[in-house]
Amino acid sequence: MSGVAQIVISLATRAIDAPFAYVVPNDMQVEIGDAVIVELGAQTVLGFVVGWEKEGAYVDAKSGKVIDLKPILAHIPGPFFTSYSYELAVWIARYYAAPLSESLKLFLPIGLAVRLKKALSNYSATGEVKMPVRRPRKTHDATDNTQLNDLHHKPEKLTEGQREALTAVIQDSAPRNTSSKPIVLEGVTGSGKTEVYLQAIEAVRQIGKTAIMLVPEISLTPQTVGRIRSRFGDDVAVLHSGLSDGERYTQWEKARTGDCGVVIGARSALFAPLSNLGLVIVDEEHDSSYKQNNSPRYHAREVAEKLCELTGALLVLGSATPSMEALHAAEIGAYRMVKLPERVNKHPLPQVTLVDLRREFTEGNRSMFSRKLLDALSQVRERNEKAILLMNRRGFANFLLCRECSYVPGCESCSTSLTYHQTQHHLRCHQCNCIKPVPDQCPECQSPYLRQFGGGVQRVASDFRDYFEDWPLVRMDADTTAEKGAHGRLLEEFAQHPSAVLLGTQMVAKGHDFPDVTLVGVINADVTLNLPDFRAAERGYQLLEQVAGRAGRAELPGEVIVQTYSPENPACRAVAAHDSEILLENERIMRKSFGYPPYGSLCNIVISSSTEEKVERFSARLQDVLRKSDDLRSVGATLLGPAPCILSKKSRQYRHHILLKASADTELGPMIQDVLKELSKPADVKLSVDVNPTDTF
DNA sequence: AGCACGCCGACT
DNA sequence: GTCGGCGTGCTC
Repeated sequence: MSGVAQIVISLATRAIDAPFAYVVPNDMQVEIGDAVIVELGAQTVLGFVVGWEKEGAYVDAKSGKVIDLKPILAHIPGPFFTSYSYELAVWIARYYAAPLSESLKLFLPIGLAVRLKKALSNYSATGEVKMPVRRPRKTHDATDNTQLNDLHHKPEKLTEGQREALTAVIQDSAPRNTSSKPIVLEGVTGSGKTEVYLQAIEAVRQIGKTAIMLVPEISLTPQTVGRIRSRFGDDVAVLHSGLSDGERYTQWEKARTGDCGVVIGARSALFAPLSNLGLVIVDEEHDSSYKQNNSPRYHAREVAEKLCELTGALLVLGSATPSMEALHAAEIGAYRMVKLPERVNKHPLPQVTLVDLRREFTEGNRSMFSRKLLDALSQVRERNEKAILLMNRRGFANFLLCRECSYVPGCESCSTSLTYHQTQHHLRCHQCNCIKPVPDQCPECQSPYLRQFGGGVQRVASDFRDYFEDWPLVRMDADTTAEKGAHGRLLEEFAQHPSAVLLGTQMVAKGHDFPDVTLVGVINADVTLNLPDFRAAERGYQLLEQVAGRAGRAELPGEVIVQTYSPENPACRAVAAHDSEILLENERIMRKSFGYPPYGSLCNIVISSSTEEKVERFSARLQDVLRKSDDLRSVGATLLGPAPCILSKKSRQYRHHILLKASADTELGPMIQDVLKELSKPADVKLSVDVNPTDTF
């Protein structure tokens, strides 16, 4: 195709929010989805072909002037994205107020952006484009951690509930039914949601359509991957963090060429280049890993909904503890609710007991283990079974405090206290990861009495040994799983022991299914429930319910003990009764009164820089232009701040933020995008726009 | 994003 | 005088 191409310039800026026109030289074969090298002002930059300009002279939309177009300098054949990609990229950029080039990059397989950049610098140096083409490997690839034994996992016989749920899904994903509502599949832990997903995917494949299934990153253990592979064989591409760039590219190509019709992976699998999409499943829909923490700060649930709208595919959101967003959408009729209230094996959910730690303390127990939990652990030990212990805080002690002058060792780069790690005997910052030696006396007043406060998972591991000298204990947290593949290895280790304890942070709650776990203990429920964030209670409840669901999944009955200083907390009461309504009742009132989601929309804008003055100066300018925006004014948006963030300094960057609130139906992103487009930003000030934030730290 | 331009206060 | 920081506007 020759003529004039529309090129999205690959620069991470909000100032350029539409494609630019470039002439295609006569001897160049350019297609939509290809990468090109073009001149922009004085720079030579990468771009992507997204469309064609109409015949005739190119006239600038704003000034009405005829513009001399520059030619495309070089061409790198793709295609790097498919038909609906660009439309979805434009939506993401606008909805989340992100640079267009960044949202388009989501559709490139990991590693490709880097190789294109290399091709660009190579072009600048030599005037030639050298783009090594990676040949997709055809044979069984290295993504398979488990051997494919041809004992193929057969579809399981469904319970009546599962069958009903499956029927609901299949009906809605039938051909020509392109206007079906997203389905929320609310199923208690052990209700067999996964089997429903797998059979729904099979049904979709039978009518020649393709499917994407998203799972939280942590769930992509060899166990899960093995199960999926044995079910779908070569028809599935699995995208997980253990893959090298080359392996990931191979999986991507499999999807693009139609060599497979099912893609399973973490949130980025949403952008896999499948054609003829029929079904998108978001498993554990409430999971916080579906929100991307860098630009574009999208939420996979929201993007999945848009993707399904564009392609006519059906969206299924599954969870034992659906997000308030999903529940609210179902309440107002935008989503359809399908419930699986029973476990596959008909066993009741495990009995949950709350232990009041205040009482333990007043009755003289200074240990992290209540008598009740110790007793239950001893019984598990005697019966030669397994237990899971949750302590949702890393390290040994949360912070040190001088008992004479109240000095707390803090991080120099961040506004946080340092956490004591006993294993390496050092202090560590959990924001920037820096390490400091442990002072043997107070640096302020030289007192020798620096006391440790707030126990973490290492402390629990250490105390555990006081009671159970030689019971195998597997510790799983960010520190023990830093290495690639360590997560799966630790789970494997836990599986190997006939009797053992798995202790860890929130990652012990997901991504595995051990039938012989009969006890789940939560060392301190308050850690998650008391964070200074509007979603703390919801998240805390979801975590507790999820970890509770790990107990008694097979024939043996399960027991759950939740230790807390506030047993009256709605999240604790809800878990104890296995009744989310206890929590939701409270949360609805709180969210409504503050205008928080799902009853209002939020946008959190964080301004950061190396000096506080620069942050303050730019924040003030930003506040001013936001105040003056007619769009924001007309929807009655309120503006809070600028004020220092809860985390006011991180990695030597000072951070302030502005919080915008509006009614639930307001899309704040596009309005903010328009404001930011007109506002120039100094290079040394960073701006992060978070539309529908999941937290406001 | 990167770059050019124009405005101001400040200081060898 | 002119240097440099800062805000503004522009790139097909």
